Amino acid sequence: MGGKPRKRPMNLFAEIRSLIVTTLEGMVREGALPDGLNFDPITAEPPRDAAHGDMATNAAMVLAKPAGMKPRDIAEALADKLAQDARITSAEVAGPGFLNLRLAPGVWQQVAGAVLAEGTDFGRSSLGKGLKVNVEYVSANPTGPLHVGHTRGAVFGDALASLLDFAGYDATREYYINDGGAQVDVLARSVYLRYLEAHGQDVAFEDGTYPGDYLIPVGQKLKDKVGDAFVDKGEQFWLEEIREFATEEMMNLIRSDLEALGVEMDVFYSEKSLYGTGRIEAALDDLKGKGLIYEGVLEPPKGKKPEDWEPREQTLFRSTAHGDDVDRPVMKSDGGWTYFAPDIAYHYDKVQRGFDALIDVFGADHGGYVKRMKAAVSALSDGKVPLDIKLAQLVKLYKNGEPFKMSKRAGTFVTLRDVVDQVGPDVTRFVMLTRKNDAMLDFDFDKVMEQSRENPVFYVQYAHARVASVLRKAADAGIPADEATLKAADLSLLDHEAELGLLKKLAEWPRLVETAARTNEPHRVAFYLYELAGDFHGLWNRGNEEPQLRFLQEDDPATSAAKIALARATAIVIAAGLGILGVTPAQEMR
RNA sequence: GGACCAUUAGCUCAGCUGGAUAGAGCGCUGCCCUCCGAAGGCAGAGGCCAGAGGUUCGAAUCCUCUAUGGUCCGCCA
Repeated sequence: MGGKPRKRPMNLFAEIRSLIVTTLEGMVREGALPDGLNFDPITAEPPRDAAHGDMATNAAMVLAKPAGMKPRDIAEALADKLAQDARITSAEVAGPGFLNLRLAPGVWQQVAGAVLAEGTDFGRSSLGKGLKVNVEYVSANPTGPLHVGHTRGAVFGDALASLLDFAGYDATREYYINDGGAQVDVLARSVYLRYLEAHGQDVAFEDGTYPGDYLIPVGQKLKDKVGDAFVDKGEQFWLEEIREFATEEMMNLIRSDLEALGVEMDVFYSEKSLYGTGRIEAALDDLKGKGLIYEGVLEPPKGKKPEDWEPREQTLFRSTAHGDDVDRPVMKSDGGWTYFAPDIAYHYDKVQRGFDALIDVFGADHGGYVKRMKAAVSALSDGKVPLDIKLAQLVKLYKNGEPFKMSKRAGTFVTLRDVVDQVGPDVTRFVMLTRKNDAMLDFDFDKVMEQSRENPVFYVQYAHARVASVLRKAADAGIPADEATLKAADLSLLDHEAELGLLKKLAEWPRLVETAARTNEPHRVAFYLYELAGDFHGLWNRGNEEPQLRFLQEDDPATSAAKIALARATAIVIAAGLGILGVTPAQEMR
């Protein structure tokens, strides 16, 4: 990467936009436009309808009002100047004041060259340069294996972190271990039962224990470790030790689940490490210093009142001062912390670690938690560190079109491992990203394995594999198609409208990366890849009817080199996109 | 009672933080494989963007209200 003469990332839309702005600044100097205009809202984007041109700008319409001029007048003046640039072949005013630009074919052809030169780094952005962002995801309780619900959050968070990295941010992947609450006591007691079982005792799993089989080996392992030291002993003798032992075992289980999915965390942050170390107190002191902690009584929730409601004075965080609907308790009536308190301390710690932005990925059932968490971070960072919370909606499982019921009680609850074992990590990851995070997702075990256009995973993989096939065929036919040949190819031979169409799609990649990163929406990458694959397959298919569009032109090595370069560039962008999603590109389909 | 999310073609969903005639896949209709790249391809029909107001040059997109569905609501994490 470094050391090459052209290190500026190639983003055509950004280039043309800056050309437009520069031109407008020139017009201001000449007096054609008044001083003090704000150029920020100006865009350069692909028009919805390709018939309108290659790029459209709203400059004239955005500036008309502040400049006190007619949009068409501005547009026409701007059009004349832009048309003088070598990259622009035509600039036409349309409709209320749109300016439609057509770019010289050479501009598009050069995109393939840029992709070949930069490889899968093509499209990397400096959007997040110098900014540290923390992405917290999964953060499942260490009480059992991960299930499908966690899977979506895991894939989403991981892809988001990769996307942000690609967009120039320094992203940290973090897992918050809830090892400080009552649920790990429940875990410890459950493991104790399995331990007794390993010693040959009959045990009963009552309500409030975890009956899952996955604890059987943990009980056995505990027996191997401590022998019969804890048998027939009271809780006070073993609870703490087993809690620690069991939590570690569960985290190993979770880590291996994540590994099966290809997820690797940078940081595992323990909730327990916040207790008894003064860190919760420090965080609350910070809030206290800002006058946001007080003793008070909350109103009962209306409509649905708990049976045993009674007014109670508690220590409260004035979250309403930062956008929440009601103030939230940080201390229970028995003097212990609520769950919210260590969470505040944890986020305080993230702020202290110097992150410029925080992202939390929660399950949809934590939706009610969003406002108070944002309020806390806003208060702790004096509004300086934005916290974006992404909710991963439910996953509905299907088998052959039939809903697949999942119930913990009936023992039919589906784990991450079940899914990955059945369809593989690549399919799991891609499918989980074929929907916005806040929409429900249908996951059909059969459909995701189908080999058809209907299945985006297959369709995208197939495009990549087809390029690999072209390269293999070229070798068979004795057509040179090594990297050096492709890089030296005369790309001006790619002058067919279908080829230019594919080039234009490739040119959108850098822009898409920035949009997706700005909105924290990795699913956009998946949809883009599907469209890109569609354009590629479309060009391929046209080769059936129009042989001159085929990538291999037996008796014309120069043309072949250009066309193969285009195919190769497509594969590179697909590989880069799949890389963000954490999916391995396929070399061939089976 | 309240909060958050969703509502776009018959179905499943995109829609690039406000742009032009709202897109894709499936399904439907009609064409296209003796051969050259059909695990398919081409073309077509199909829409009051849940509804009503508002903001402005311009709204599926922003604001308000309403309807429907989902998630959640003080000592559970």
